[in-house]
Amino acid sequence: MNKFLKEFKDRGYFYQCTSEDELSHLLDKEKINGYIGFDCTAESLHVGSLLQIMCLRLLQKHGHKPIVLLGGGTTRIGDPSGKDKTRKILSEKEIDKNIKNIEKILKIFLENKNPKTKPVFVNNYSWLKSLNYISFLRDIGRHFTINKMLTFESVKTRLEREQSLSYMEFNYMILQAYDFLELNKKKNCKLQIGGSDQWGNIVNGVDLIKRYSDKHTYGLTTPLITLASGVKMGKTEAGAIWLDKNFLSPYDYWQFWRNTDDRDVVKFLKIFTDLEIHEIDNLKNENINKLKILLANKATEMLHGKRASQNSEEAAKEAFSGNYLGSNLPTVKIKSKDFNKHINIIDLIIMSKLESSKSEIRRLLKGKAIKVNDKLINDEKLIINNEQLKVNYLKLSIGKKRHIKIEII
RNA sequence: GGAGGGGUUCCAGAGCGGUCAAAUGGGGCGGGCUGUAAACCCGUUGACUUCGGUCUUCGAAAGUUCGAAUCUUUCCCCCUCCA
Repeated sequence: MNKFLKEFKDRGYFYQCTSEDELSHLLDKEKINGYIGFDCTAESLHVGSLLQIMCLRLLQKHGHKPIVLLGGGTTRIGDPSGKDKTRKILSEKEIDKNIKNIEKILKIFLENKNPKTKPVFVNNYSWLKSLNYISFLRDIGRHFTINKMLTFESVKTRLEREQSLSYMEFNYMILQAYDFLELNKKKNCKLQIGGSDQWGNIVNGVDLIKRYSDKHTYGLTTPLITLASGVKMGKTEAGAIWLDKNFLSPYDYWQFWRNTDDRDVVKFLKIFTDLEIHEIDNLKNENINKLKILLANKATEMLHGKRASQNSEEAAKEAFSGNYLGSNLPTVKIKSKDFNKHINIIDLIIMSKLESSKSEIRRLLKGKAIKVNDKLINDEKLIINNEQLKVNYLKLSIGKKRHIKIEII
């Protein structure tokens, strides 16, 4: 089997392929261009998209060229796959903003020096916006039969549940197929990778290209990653695990990986780090917590850089050892005039924005959850004054996992 | 077009004139055990509080009543069955 494909499988990226043997031969023979499309409905990417990003990196690693398609055009329509309702349609302005932000994130992950594997960024709006309806129907529409389109999962579920599917959304799959055709023509793109929910859309593209220009192209899908607990990757109660440091601090990102379920650690090392498979296999029997730290370090490093990753590890050590030195924890600054030499513990927590409800804070106090400089606080009337301050900061902890530094300026 | 059923706190789902800030389960949060894991056990889960209470919630609005999530009217939205 081709090396790229083998690693793709070994790492757990593989779900389905249109014609695996042919693709394997092609990849042995030449370096190809492969694309992944990103939806631009959100203002940033979260870990739910990380697997796709890792696929792009893997392409690069094996000397292939990744094409990143930003769905500026298709986002204006909304993909019905996996959704039982029409999505809210975003304004042009929002979409443009999202695209810029998403592109920025992707550039962090992709290698940019080697001209042969340097990523290409395209926005499908550039060709979709000027399509001529009549000629599109004649050239492209003729290759699609309604009979077949009705059999696709995304359409079927909507119809079965008698949930309306607008004509606009119904066209989504045609547009995505057309994207592939366009990239095939313009950029000689021969492979599309996507999540397993994209299978139908991808197959449509491969078919369209075959009919339209008699060329062979390939589709590859990745599985849906679920946590051992059964939850879909990327969403937690507290919110999405964003890849943008303005939405989620590197420390919290590091913590997300550090808190991985035991059962997922090795799997995640394979999927979400660059460590070679054999290295991971050798490490398998290491102490599980060491592996989690390794995972957190590698994952954070890839996104936020080595320094942020080290700082996060340091901060975590301090935060959890109860041995606080005051360096790297996420910091909330409070003006000394607001602090005014003394402040009630409840107000302090409100100011820190860790909690917004005083009732909740009272509950936490009763439940022995709040610590200042690692000392348990159980008096809700406690006044914090200069004596509690270490120099000009203090450590505030809520529960076992939330620790911040409050700095007085 | 005809006939019904329903919208309750994060979710599911009880309540059907006062004892309802609303059972129960899930989820979340906190504590215990441990390893910042899982499982398990305990507590908690509208806001504010001088801890006495006070205020805002049961699709929306208006009304009946000393008193409404519970009754009436109008409106909005869902679902099921028949044509």
